[in-house]
Amino acid sequence: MKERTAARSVDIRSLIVRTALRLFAERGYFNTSIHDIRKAADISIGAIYHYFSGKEAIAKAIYDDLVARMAEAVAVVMKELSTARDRSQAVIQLLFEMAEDDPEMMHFILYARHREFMPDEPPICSSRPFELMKDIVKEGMASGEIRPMDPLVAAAGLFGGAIRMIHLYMDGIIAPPLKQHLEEVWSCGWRGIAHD
Amino acid sequence: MKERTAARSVDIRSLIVRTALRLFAERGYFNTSIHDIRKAADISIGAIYHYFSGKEAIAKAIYDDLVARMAEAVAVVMKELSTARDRSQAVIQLLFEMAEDDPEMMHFILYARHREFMPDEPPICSSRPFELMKDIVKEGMASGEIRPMDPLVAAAGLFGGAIRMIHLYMDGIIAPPLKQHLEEVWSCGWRGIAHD
DNA sequence: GTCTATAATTTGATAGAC
DNA sequence: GTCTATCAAATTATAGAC
Repeated sequence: MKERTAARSVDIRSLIVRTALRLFAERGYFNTSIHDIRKAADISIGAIYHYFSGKEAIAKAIYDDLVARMAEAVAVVMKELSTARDRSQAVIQLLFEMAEDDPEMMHFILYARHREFMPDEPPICSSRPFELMKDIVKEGMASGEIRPMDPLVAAAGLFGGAIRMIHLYMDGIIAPPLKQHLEEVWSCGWRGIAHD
Repeated sequence: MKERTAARSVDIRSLIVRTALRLFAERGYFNTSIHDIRKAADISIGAIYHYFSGKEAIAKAIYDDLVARMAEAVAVVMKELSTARDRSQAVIQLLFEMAEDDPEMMHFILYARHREFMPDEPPICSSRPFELMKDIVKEGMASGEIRPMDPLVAAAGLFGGAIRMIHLYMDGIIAPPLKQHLEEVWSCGWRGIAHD
C-alpha cells in the first residue's frame, strides 16, 4: 500500500494525527480548529486537506485507530488468560496503563462526545473492545465463576469502578500512579459479581 | 429579588434555559448556536442577551441549577436514612429516576464536557453531590459497614456500576425502565465494598 | 424588555502557484 | 505534495428603533 516516496508523507500524515489528538485532548474537539492544528503542527492548510477531507475525517481516523488498538490489546488478554478473574484483572491493568502512558488517547476515548461530531458512528460502548469486555463476563458466567445475572449489569459492575477511577485520574482528583489502586479496584468489582 | 413585572420576564428567562438545555442534550453544546436557541424558543437574540451575557452564561446557569438540585436530593437522602447501605441504595434509585424523568438534565450532567466551555469550573466530581456521595462511604466506613480502604476507591466501586448503567441507558443500549436493574446494580456495588 | 439589522471574527474549505 | 491567498458561511455579540 505504501509507496516508496512515503517516508516524508507518512510523517506528515501521522504528524497531523498526533497533533490533532494532542489538541483535542487539551482543549476539546470543538475548541480546536483546522487552523489551530495547522499552526501547532507547523504545516500548511493544504497539507492537511491533502490527507484528510476535513476535521471530522481526522477525528474519525484517530477514533478508528484507538478503538483498533484497544480491541487488539483486550484480544491479547483474552487469548493469554482463560479465567474471568485473571482476564478482568488484566483488562483493568491494561486500562490503567493506557491512561498513564497515553492520557491523550484515553481522554479521547472517555471524554470526546463522538456522536456529536461523528453522528453516524454507533456509541463507543457498542465497539469491539467493549464487546470483548462483555464476553469476558459472559464466559465467566458460563464457567460458573460469576453469578448468573444480566451480563450488561455484571460488566458494568465489574469495570464501572475502574472506569470511574480513570475519570478521577484524568480530572486530577487521583494522583499517579494509578496502578497503586489496581488490586483494590479490581477486588471491589470482582466481589460484586463473583459467586459466593 | 423578583419584581412584580417579573411574570413574563421569568417566563422568558426560564424559556431560554429550558430550550437551551433541550438543544444541548439533543445535539451538544457546541452544535447549538445562540441563533438555534433563538429559533427554537421563538424569541429574539436581543431577549437572550438581555438575560445572559452569552451562550456560556446560559450553560453556567443550567449547570449551577442542576448541581444544586442534585445536591439537594442527595442531602435529603442523607438526612432521612442513616446507614450507608440504605443511603447508597436510595442514591442509586435517585440517579435512575433522574435519568428517566429528566434525561436532558442527566445528559448534561454526565456527557457535557463542562471544562470545555466553563474552563474555570472545577470538575463535576468535586461538586457538592459527588462530595456527599463520598461522605456516605466515609460514614459507612466509620460505622464498620464498609471495609476500610481508600474512600475514593470505595465510592468509585459503589457507584461506578450504576453510573455505567446510566451511560448505557442514555446511549440506548439498555431499555427502560432502568429501575428494573436497581436491585442488581446496587447489590453488585455493595458486595464489592461491604464488610464480609 | 423585546425587536431587527448588522458588525466583527472565526471557521471549514477551495483555488491555484510552485 | 506542499504552499499561500482567499472565499463563503456561520457564529458571537452589539447598536439602536420601538
